[in-house]
Amino acid sequence: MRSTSRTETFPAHTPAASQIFTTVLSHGPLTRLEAARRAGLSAAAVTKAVRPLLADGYLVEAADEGARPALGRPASLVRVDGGRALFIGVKVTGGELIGVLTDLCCRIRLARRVPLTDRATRAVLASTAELAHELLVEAEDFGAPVLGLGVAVSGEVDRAEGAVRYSPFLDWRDVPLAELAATTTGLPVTVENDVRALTVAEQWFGAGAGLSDFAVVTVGAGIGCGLVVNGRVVAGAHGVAGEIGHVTVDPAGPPCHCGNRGCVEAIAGEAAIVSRIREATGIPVADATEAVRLAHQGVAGVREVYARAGEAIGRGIATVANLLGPERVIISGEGLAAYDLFAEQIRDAFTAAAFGSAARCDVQTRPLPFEEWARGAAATAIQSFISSDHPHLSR
Amino acid sequence: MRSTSRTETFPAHTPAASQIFTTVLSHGPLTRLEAARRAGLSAAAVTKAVRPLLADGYLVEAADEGARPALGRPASLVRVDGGRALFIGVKVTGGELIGVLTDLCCRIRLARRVPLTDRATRAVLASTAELAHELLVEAEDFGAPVLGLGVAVSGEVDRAEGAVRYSPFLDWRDVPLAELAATTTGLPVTVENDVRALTVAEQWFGAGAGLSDFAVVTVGAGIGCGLVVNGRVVAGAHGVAGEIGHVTVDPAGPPCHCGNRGCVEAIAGEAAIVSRIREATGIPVADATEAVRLAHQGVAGVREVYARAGEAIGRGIATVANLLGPERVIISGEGLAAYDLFAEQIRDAFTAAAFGSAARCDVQTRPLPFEEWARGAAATAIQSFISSDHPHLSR
DNA sequence: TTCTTTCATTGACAGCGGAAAATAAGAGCC
DNA sequence: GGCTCTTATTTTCCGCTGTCAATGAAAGAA
Repeated sequence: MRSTSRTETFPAHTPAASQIFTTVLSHGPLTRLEAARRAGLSAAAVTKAVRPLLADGYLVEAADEGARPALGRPASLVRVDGGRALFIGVKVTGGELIGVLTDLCCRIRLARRVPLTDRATRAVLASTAELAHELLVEAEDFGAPVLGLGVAVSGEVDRAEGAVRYSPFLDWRDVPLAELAATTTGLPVTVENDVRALTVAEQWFGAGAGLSDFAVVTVGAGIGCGLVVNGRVVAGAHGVAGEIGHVTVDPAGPPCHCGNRGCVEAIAGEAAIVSRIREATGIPVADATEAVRLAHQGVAGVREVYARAGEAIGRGIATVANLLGPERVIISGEGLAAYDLFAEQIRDAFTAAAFGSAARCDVQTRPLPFEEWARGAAATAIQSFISSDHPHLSR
Repeated sequence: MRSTSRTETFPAHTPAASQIFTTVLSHGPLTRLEAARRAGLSAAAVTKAVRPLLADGYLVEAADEGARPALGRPASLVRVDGGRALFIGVKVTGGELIGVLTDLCCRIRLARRVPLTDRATRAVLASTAELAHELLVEAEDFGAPVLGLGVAVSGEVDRAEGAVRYSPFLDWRDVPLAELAATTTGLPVTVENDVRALTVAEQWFGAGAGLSDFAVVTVGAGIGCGLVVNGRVVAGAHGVAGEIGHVTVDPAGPPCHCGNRGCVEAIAGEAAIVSRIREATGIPVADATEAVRLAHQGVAGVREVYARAGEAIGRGIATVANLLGPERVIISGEGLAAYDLFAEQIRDAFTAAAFGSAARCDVQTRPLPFEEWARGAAATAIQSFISSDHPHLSR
């Protein structure tokens, strides 16, 4: 038995097999017949695809709990064996790294946060490697190999090349992050834009499961958007996509750091809200938390700032709905802490600006901590693993 | 030899074969090796896919003209035999039907326009059938069978079902147009949204050829948008997509017929421009043609209206670019007659509002007459034919 | 003529996924 | 318990696709 697990590969190279695996991963324990139906294949195909996956332990037979129909042979359930393998996901924010160790089912087993004082590539890389090593050591207790590392970074990311093209937040340009992280951690590395990583997690396990067209809108320091069209995450021709934060909703609006005026982010981003509240009240508000507190205390003028932010977000969502016709829009991000302050305005602005059947789009909120973003990064690593498509291996 | 050609089917049912056919259709005469490269297949696969298509006359060997490399066996070219089959495309506008007879290469052989006085379903259907019959009769001269009819209608269209869900322009709701037209014409019918049909034509033969992410923006009575993401035309979950005309670019802007304010269409649609010029000048401008003339005559206040329209269009395009990151945006539509009046504003507004690498998107104009939209309708019929996927046959 | 180069074709072959038949595993009934 | 009915899963072919490696074909060059 070889000791290195680095070269472990997934025993299902056909599109159909990895699609069946993904279906089972995403839709919990399934009977083979149900999996066949969902994947649009024959039952025989499922049996054949499942066999090697069972043999290698990636899938296991699940206990058949719950009511069974009175008639016929009882179905046997198949599910992914989470304990079979582990993955690490890291989300890089301006101030800290959020790392999670997940199992093959992408369930979070451990979570760690480490502060980040220096945003230079070398420093972030060193911290990431340290965090990954820490999780690798702890992973030994779980008795399963760690098969990949996913890193989620805001900005323009070229996932295929594993490179960060441009991250305004970190002030990085053309950093071959996957390659660098692979050499320092010894793991296969996948790099993806942070919102797209979160979108993958939602597509597999969250409110986007089973949908072929949906959007994830993240509200917080920045305002971002992950799009799924025809079942695929949209990456854009130049690595840019989903920049809902820089959709103009009011040409007479406040200037944005991007150089334009009236972007959603310039009205509803945390920095914008805080500075707008300062202007309106004269109170030296420090951060978003304090801003929310002031709003709840009923300080005059604060609620209006949130109302305007909600309107901007609602318009941005309507724009997405008008252009792409998604089935659902999932609102998430730290900014949801203030959701009660602008829920109504989001909904009203969306309804007013959504055109025709686009208004039938289901807009819902999901509070997701940063650990969920890191989980999304792990999900991209799992994607790379099951598609046996690791552009950047450890050597 | 059977006389009925209605049941003629395409002899390539595999995805690979129809992909190779589409590649040859779209990229002109190709060597087999070149076709293999473009389709991502082996040369052997091309040889095998091409053989039955040659046998049935859909493809032919093309004369090898032009410079050949000095060395090696000269390549033999393959191209689609346009004369092998014919298709009819019809674009329905508020005032007329535009019909074209195209060959299998989707080259327009004949074009006809008939006025439309009544927009009721029955009347439009009768006129469409009449137009189709006229073209069918003329088609006999070409000695090739007519294998399909494509109809392009503005509004929400369910292509798979062949139904018009809602067309505000025609005031139709849930009209099973494909079924109705199939029974009156005896042809397999494909129904598609008009802008998406035009987008298919651009994807195959126009400025979108070879691109996996681009957008077509149509400027005219309405402002529409066809989107191609990951190589596929976006249809949206509810049949709505690409409603750039109802993207809000100025919440303080004029009211739109959709009930909202400041939509692109409410600023840059023909009706909006005309009425805005009337307000500004007091001249009872009748239509867009007259409006353009006034602008060119330098009547005070008219150019400003166009400038504002250009700004709105540029912002709308920037919104598309920010959300989807297309490689190219193609501006077309009757409104291009006025393009010199707002080209600068479109470009400036786009550049100002495009975020990061989204600004690298190539924005270009293509004047395309309505016949080109009808050709797009024919292209959708060809699509249905080669994918052997006719939801609505003649019986 | 013979060699070289490049394009195209052929034939063997592996593997996928489907259809249909066979098998498995209950539950109910006698 | 044995039989039957029903539904889930597996097995057994079987056709088909696309690849590989080898071969053929069609030039120009030596």
